[in-house]
Amino acid sequence: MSARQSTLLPLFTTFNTDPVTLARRLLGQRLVRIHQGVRLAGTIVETEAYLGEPDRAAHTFNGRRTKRNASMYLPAGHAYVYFTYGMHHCMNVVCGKKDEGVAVLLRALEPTEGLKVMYQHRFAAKRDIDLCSGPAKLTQALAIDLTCDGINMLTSNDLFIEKQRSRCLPGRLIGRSARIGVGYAHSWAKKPLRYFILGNPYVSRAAPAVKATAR
DNA sequence: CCCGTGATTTAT
DNA sequence: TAAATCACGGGG
Repeated sequence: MSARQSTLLPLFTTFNTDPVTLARRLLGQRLVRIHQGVRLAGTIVETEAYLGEPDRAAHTFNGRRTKRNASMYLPAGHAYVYFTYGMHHCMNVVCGKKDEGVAVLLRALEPTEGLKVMYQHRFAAKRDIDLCSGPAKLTQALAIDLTCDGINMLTSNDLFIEKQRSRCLPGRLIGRSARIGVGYAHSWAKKPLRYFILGNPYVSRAAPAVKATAR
């Protein structure tokens, strides 16, 4: 067994679940990017669940299939990276069943490895909390772009998730709120599908939040 | 508050 | 074909 496998989130089954479960399960785990031989990594502290066909805010709403969102229909454990606002990349972890079109958006990391290189990637960052405290900040810090779209994180040596804990964080440590930036999504805009580690200073922003109940 | 920036989506 | 939109970030 390789060193990588020993700390990898164990199996396909870890990701082969619904996006709400995965959004909570990913909190406290580590996203790792190997870029030009340098290991860039951080603890996942904020996520959002996107629920696919019925979810007005999801790129796969109403079963929409485009060149951009194609990888959101791949099997669980793949990366869905997209480009938006003419300059930003965002990264999702695909989950659910193949062709279901559900995923978890990674919104913030607490940076743990390669901070010096992250500062080089993040021109505007002054402090550590500026490095990865937003979905497009973390992709910029970790050099995640369209070349990462469709990567299978279960087998990749360049982009993967490492297990830091075997169990989900307890519900009393998880906050939840409405998702950010989806005000157009009618009734789906208000659903509490954003999850974050309560009190963690690296989340993208404070928001009216309620404590997530234990599951 | 406003704007950059360009691919995607929607309207005509 | 044209117009509007956008799972954002930075600056005032």
